[in-house]
Amino acid sequence: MGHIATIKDVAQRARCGVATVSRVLNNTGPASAKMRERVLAAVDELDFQFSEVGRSLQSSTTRTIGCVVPSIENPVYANAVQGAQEVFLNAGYQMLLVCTNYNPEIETGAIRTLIAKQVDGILLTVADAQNSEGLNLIRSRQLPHSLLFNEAPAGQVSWSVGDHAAAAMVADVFAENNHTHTGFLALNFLNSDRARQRYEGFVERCAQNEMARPVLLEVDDDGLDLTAHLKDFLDDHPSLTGIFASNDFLALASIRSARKLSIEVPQDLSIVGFDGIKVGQLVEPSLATIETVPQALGAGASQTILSIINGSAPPEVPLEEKRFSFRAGGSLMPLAAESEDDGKGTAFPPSNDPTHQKAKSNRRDQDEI
Amino acid sequence: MGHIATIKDVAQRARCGVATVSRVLNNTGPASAKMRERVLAAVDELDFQFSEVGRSLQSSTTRTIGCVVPSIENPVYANAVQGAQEVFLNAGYQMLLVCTNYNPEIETGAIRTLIAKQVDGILLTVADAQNSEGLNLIRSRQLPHSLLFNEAPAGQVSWSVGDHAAAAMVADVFAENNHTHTGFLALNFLNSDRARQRYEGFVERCAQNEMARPVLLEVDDDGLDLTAHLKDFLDDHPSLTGIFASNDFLALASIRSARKLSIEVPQDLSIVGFDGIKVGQLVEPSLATIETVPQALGAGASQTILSIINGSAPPEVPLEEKRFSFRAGGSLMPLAAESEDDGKGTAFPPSNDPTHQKAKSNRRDQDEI
DNA sequence: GAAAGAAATGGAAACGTTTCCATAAGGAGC
DNA sequence: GCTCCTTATGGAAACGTTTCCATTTCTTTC
Repeated sequence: MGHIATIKDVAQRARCGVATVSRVLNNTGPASAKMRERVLAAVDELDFQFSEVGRSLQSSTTRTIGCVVPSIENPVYANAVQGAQEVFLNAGYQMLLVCTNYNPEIETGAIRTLIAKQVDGILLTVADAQNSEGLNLIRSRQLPHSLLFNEAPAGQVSWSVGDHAAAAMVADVFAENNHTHTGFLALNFLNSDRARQRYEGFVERCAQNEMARPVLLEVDDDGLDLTAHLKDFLDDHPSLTGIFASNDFLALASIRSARKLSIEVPQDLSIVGFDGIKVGQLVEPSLATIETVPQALGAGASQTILSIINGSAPPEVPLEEKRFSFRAGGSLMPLAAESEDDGKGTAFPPSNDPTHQKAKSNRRDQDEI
Repeated sequence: MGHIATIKDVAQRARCGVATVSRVLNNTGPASAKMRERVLAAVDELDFQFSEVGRSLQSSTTRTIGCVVPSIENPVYANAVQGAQEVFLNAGYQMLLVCTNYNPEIETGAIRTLIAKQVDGILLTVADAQNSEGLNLIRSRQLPHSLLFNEAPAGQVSWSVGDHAAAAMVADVFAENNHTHTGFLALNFLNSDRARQRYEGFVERCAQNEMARPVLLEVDDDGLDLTAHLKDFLDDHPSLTGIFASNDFLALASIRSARKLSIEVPQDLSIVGFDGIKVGQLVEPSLATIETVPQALGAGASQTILSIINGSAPPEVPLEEKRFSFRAGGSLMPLAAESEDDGKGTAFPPSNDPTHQKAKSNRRDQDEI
């Protein structure tokens, strides 16, 4: 009895041909009442269920979508994937998920396998959209697909945050708050075109705002403790008053590290994150950040794919204003308007000055409510 | 040219039979050097790749594993899924992911579809392991599977945290810190056997420790703002000094809400979370919590499935001590012992902090009213 | 140079569906 | 009772693989 029932078993038990079984179960074509009954009974007794493999072979459609993202430990991707998954499930598709860990080889291999598995479409975030072997494979097969979080080259659809513009907005925010000397803190800078675009957007707008050119601090390990990095960085660039972290975790880790170094956030150092993860609002100080809508992007990209598959009108990618916004938070505070003569020295006391700590702590109580 | 090459096309182009192509490409069986060359050339020219669908039909194996979890917005599941995905990918399997949103119907439907797709195994976290239709389906088909985060009934393998014991440990921690009146804060209590097991374990051990029976506060919405709930709860139970939140998000949200109510954590109220998510260590006060190893559990459960598939020895589920531990944090502080003098409370922020004083008096006022 | 063994090759069946087409069964009309 | 429709039904091909088995081709050995 270890044998799984096939349509032939059902046909045999119902004393009819397989074609009849197929017609009855799929409600395609005619069938007499008694035949219908017999088939249904047989299905019940045998606990029969169609094999999707057989169906796929015949219909050359798998009702499966591939999804390739760097990692779902990052809540941004997790949310996007979840949003996508939901849309697909509602449309009767299931989702093959691959996490590439920012590794281009895994990325390519995964895409190859997905193609071999004949997925009906692929949703993907690649390391580098300009230069992705996997993406080329997909394009050459003309497989329905949509990019997610990657800026697409030349007039292609892509559901991305708008990293360049969002980062520019951070530059504006710093400018409005009188911060002129800022740093950009990046993780995985080399393996992520997103980080690079944020950096570019930030640098450009800083220039337009006549701020100093942001200093780049690149972190390569995934550890939580940035303290040593941060110390060196601030020692090297004592004039910095604000840091733009390329994601919220990095921002939170920076706040933590600053605290260890007895640098008060935001009094001594303002920090702005990127992504707008949920916990950013739960912590103290709350995180100033760019709020994004990953779930909506994931859902939208999925709908793009579905629309390609069934030839319906594709959804519009929302305007940038709908895709990100600045969320104010306690980790950013305005700098007192510039003191006139001496450039950087007095505008920002040495970060390890203990007296400074105490004095500033008073201000903190007022901020806290 | 919109036609995707099949093995027949390759055979035709290489002027040989399909069997030969199969043999060459799979390195199974003999082939002459020139034949090999011709086949490889044809493959290259036609950009041929095997169809996994055809293969699956023939081999009745799909090299695909189903994965059913409530949600990957919860970093615990996200980590577990990622751990699983990695193990599977290394073993040459891909993963079909379904998020059920704690909805038993979606759960059942998804499992049904996964079976129909003939996945080689299923990794799953169900809402209620004692009573899961999907799980029964899987069992009746004898499909290789492993439970994850569910306590398995009667001698079945299951990669779970050990919720009962972990919650008991929280009760012990509260007891050691002289907290006797505690509350248990739960989300999705009805739809999650995990939450129920934590509650049971907590209640039982509290009783053994001669503490008051914990009060249950059930929250049903997913919103971040517990303030109103928390206020009512504390008003109703003014003697509470500690809250055990059934997950870290809830714990962080409680801290936030407490702050809004001018209740200081940990001075006025101690909070312990569950899961040990990354950000818990980044915030201030850091979160006291039960630290778990979701990625390891996900990986282990995957290996269990793989071992069933290829008949090798299954990995051992680690002892409970390896699966969770208490992580101390600033959100929990000892209560002064009743009759005796304190002595150990000094590990925490000084009592002359104006903020603390103020907060404390607020709470007292409320209590006295 | 022939026979025998080894190596290479191709045909065909099987996996589980759907669907086209041909045939069988059932009524209606004469 | 016969023809002629309609309605039901089953056979068989096709989808893309793998693998068994039979056949062909090449080496070897005497």
